[in-house]
Amino acid sequence: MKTTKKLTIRDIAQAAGVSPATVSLVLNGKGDISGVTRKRVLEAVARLNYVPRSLKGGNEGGGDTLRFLKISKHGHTVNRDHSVFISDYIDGMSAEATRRNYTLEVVSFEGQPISAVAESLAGAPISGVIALGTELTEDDIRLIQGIGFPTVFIDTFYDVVDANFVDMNNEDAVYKVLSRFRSHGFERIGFVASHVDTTNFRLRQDAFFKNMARHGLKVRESDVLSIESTYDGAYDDTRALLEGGLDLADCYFCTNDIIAYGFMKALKEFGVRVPADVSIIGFDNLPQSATTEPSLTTIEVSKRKIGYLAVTILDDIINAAESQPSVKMLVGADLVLRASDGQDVPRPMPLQPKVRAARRQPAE
Amino acid sequence: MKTTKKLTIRDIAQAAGVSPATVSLVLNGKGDISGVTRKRVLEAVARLNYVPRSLKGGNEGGGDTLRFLKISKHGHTVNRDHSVFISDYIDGMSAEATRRNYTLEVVSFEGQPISAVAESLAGAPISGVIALGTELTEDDIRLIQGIGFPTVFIDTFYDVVDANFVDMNNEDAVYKVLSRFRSHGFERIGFVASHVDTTNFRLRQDAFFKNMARHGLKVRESDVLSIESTYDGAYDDTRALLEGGLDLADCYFCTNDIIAYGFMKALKEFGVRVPADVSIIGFDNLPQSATTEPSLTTIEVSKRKIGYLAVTILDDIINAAESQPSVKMLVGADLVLRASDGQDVPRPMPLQPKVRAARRQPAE
DNA sequence: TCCTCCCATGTTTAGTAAACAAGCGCGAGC
DNA sequence: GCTCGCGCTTGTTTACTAAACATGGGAGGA
Repeated sequence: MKTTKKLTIRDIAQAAGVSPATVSLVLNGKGDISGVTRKRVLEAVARLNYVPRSLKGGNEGGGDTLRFLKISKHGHTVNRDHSVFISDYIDGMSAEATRRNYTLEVVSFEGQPISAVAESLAGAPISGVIALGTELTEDDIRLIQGIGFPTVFIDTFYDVVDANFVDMNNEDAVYKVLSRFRSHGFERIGFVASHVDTTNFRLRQDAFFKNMARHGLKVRESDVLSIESTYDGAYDDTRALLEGGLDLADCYFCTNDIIAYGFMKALKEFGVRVPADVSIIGFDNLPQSATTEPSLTTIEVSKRKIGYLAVTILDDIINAAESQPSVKMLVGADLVLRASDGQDVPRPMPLQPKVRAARRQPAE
Repeated sequence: MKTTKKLTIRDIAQAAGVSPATVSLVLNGKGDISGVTRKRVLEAVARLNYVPRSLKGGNEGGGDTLRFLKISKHGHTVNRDHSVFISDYIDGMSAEATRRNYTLEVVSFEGQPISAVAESLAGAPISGVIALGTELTEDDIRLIQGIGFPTVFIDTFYDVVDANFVDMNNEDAVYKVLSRFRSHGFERIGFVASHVDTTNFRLRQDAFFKNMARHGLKVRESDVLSIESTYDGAYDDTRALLEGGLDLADCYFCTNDIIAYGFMKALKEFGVRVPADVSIIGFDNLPQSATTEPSLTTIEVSKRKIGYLAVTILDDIINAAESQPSVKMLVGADLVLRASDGQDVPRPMPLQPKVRAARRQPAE
């Protein structure tokens, strides 16, 4: 994507709806800029493919650029429903990149072939790449890796591919979910998978089977559902299953929150009470999970931590004198207890009911 | 001075020509507020006698108020010519007060009896007092001290009065001046005193005689002049002396810069060249000293340091469990070498010719 | 071709708009 | 007459920007 004239900070400012000063501060990781505003600026930078003037020769130490490739091949998972955790990834990366004197630029690819992504990297004035691997295959990863830049992939994981990954620990997460269900005494534990095939979804499903065996539990084939991974799609598919006479399990682990939302809505409409009749746990802890009826118990993995670790690993690779062995890192999960799995945990009433959105992020 | 209606931060903001947010930040010692702006706000606070709402009951630990009494009994020395170092005192106090979680309020008294000053203190919701003692007598100090608040006096010094003082070290200063003159080989060293009687002026004169004796030099009675301490007054008085056939000494130490400015102007008009015919050194290092013709060699005592130490001592007194013995502190002087005393000292060219005015003051 | 000047681009500081919090005063209801 | 609730006023805080400043590049002139 080329522009006919040279872009300046003022163009980015206009595109992002902020001042040139704000753009400068965001690009340099300075000032008190909210996450919302910083995201807007970085999105504009990516959209317009702005390249700062200061990219002249690799200068020692600080001031280098890392490029985050936000790759949405088909949009079945990387879409507006997930923009929240894209933002969280960027927050984690941005903060750590700034701390290490990198500029983080964000480039989005939607519906484009991976060859176009690879092409965009050739000769780019950057030091390293962090790629969102949610919808990437092994071949995609090898192609991007092959360009030659130090690269880290996040939100995906291939243990036989010679590349660097930072992902959530699906194993740990699923184990926690099943343990929770077991603590309720449930025997028939169901799994709601996604039609869409992503590595994490597959890892999650594999982990489900593995850990059910670990808990000494059999999985009924009919208890493993596969539905569309958009809200409407999940709702529609669940209704169809219910109308077709689905024999409900005691509880279901949904492979992500969006699916859980659609799933619960269809259940409720069918007269199935959550969690009285069937217990539900999701994955991702989207903000909406706190406000669904009932509120959703869900797995949270800190995407800021993933972003932070991605930059950390990438920086090490960039600064390494010689070729480094691949690094694969998994970040542990937390189970956020709410209402949908059955047993409310009393939470202390917060002293300040309202908290200002987008608080200043800690400097370190 | 009373107002008919309750003052708010918005009134102070209007008076100071800033926003209410700025006033709030200044009063709470927060934000990046330039020295210039902070002074404007504090002067408006003093002028309008604004009392913050939050003065309700002495709260433990931080958030107490210190009151700076800017007392100008007759204005012969505490006047607009000296507003610069009043600001410096306030800067030093303000910075340290903020660091120790005090609010520093400034109250001006011009031409009012000390009884009015004392009266204003009775029952005031403050923790301690710092008083500008330039024009105060011993009795004045005993009266203010007698109100009962922990009190520190600055810019004056009485060694037999049971009170706390932070002043410049006149002895040290005068010794440095005389040493400088002696390094030029001068034998007849004159002193230009002020008609006005302040403690520091008297201390300076006493130090002059004492240190002349210390250097083994006699003082000719005719070499000690006494003139008005305003610019015009010093000029007029000096002209009168010259027209009356003054036998000039080799050099003169002027008791303050204003006097030095008027003195030099009259000398120049009379055809006496400074420093070729007579060498001059002043006291105070007012900003104008750098731009007079010739630029004035002068004594500088850090008034920020005095302000800082005043708050430090006052805080110690406030927090002391029992009555403390009086503290008297003298701050050393520096001689700022310029042209008026004869021997130019080459100064290195600054790397940055222009510096933004009122840079952010260091946090610590 | 080189040098100087001007303009454009990026940076930084300090001040504020606006959102928010807290407190006070007034009015209504019991 | 007292208490409670609501609305308004006052003070606070955050994050964004105006404007001053710095730097670099380009154009024009010598």
